[in-house]
Amino acid sequence: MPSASTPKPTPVEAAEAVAENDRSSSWRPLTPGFFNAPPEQVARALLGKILLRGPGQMAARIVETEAYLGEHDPAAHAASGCTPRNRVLYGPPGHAYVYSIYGMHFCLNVSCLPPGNPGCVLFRALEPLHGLPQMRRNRGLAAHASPCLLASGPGKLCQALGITRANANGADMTDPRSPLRLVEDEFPSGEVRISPRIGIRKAVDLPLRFFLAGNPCVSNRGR
DNA sequence: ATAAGGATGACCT
DNA sequence: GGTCATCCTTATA
Repeated sequence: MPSASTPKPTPVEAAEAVAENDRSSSWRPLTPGFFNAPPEQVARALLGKILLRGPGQMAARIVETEAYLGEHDPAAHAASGCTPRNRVLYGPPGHAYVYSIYGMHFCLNVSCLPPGNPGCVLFRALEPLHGLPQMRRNRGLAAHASPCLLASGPGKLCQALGITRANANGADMTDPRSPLRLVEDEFPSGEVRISPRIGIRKAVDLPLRFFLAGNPCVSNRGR
């Protein structure tokens, strides 16, 4: 623990300290109770939190999310009930739901609400904090590529963190031993802005996208 | 603006 | 079994 006279580390320094000292257990994981709530509430609360990807200890701040409300949300994968693809949405809250889209990308979600209630939150953009060289390699980008090119989109962030359906679907994101974890951060989230969701064709008017205003890593130039 | 790309589920036979 | 429309995108021009 830092002494009282030590300045509070920046989030980047904190993330690096975790990675280098493997003191990740000192990061307070988000609890299952955090996710046992309506998706729009969880989506808003996830902004500013940190996603840890191990092994390799990549870390990134959540800057953009979307809520999907379950079977009564026409734009949700659960709109037509439980299928082999979306069944983790029907399990306990706080678990990763990964699906493939457009044949070449994956998207990462986290389940919300109690078992049987398939709400979820889609991760749309991250601000990379640690492990940028590995993210660049995963994305096939040059060593000097801007950090905000790495994870500013739902497909990009999965590629940057090496997330696939095979290696991450169903992972418990509240378990400290999970390769995909969500942890608290005291860093102030800044102003939250809300808009309709992106890339959907149904329920296009619902204000269920949440992002940090002015953050350069938000997708689509923060439209 | 739009092409690429493949998994998925709905809906047949 | 099979076929087909759909899809919460990205990288090009």
